[in-house]
Amino acid sequence: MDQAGEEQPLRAGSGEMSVGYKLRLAQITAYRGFEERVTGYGSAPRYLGLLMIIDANPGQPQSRLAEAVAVRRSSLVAILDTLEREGVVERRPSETDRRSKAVALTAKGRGVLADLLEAADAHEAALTAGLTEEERATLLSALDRVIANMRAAEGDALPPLATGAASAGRGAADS
Amino acid sequence: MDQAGEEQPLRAGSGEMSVGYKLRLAQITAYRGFEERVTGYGSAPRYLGLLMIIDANPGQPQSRLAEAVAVRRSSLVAILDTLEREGVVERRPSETDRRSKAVALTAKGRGVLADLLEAADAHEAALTAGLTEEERATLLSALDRVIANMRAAEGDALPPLATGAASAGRGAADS
DNA sequence: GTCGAATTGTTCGCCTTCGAACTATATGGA
DNA sequence: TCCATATAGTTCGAAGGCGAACAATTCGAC
Repeated sequence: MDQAGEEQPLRAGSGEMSVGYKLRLAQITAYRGFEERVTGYGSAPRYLGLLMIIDANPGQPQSRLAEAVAVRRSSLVAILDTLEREGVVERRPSETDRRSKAVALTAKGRGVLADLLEAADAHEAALTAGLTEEERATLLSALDRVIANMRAAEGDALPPLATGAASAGRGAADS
Repeated sequence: MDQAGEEQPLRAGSGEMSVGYKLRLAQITAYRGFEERVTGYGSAPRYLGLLMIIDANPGQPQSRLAEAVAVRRSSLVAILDTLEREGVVERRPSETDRRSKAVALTAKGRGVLADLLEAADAHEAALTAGLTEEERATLLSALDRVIANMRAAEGDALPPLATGAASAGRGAADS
């Protein structure tokens, strides 16, 4: 097997076949790869997903943005502080609810986002190199399903066994 | 599209179709879901992947373990400190290299791992609910490809690191 | 109307990770 | 042999996310 001078990666045991396991490794390596690839844009690359959502849904309150990117409300405060300081995002008081603030991209923010999306395209190609178009499509829809499953179970208590989850896939099932 | 007052999740724009984007959301929600599901095992659930690797490859030095779980060497120190304090893992001096330590599971650690793998099975079912067996297989192999792609590109394109090394980087092309 | 409950953004303390040092050991060439 | 260099584990400070609070505001039941 392995005894010569090799640099072979370690294997996990039986559980290596699990989606949860590979999901974690893939995300960590992919995220790092993107941040290494893109430099010179401040902290925007790290929060590209957030910028995309803000761009597509301007004027949303912070709590909805936080939920959309799977980050806690409290965490989003510092993130928006930074992005605002960098001139990418702006917070304005909501006109209908004096508690909330309407978040939107600045003009500079839209430019930064355009650049980042371009870089993300290149990264995406590197990520999915070697996959057929069909495999890539299945990967995307399967990830959608996983996200929907977890979102559906989010509030629920702790049923030790996953029930049928028949109701799960609302919202983002197919294209 | 949507403008009535419902609670529909926010959409991202064009970039929503990217693997990198969905990968992140899926991993965050899945990871949280598992930690919510399993309680009473200390910090072991969070490091299940590490425990699996240690179990499958006993006696490895920390640096290889760190690479295997995509965590920095320095981060692994505190992790192993905790797991050792909880009696799940043990560090022993390597017999061949006095710099390194051989990491292995304790008897208790093997028991904990068995329990966690069972819980992970249930979580896996919840994660992949609604996927056909074929879709799940494609998801797994596609994630493998993504991991391999990122590992292959890891060393490349980063000049400001090791000087004359020239050793790393090569060799993770196929799988 | 009024008052309790829910929601929004925020602050604070804790924990985790990272990157840059540092020490001890190993390795390979002059 | 000697010494430059690489590697293993560790420490330390910085950065970021989380959960628990909290004031301001809105909503809802009465």
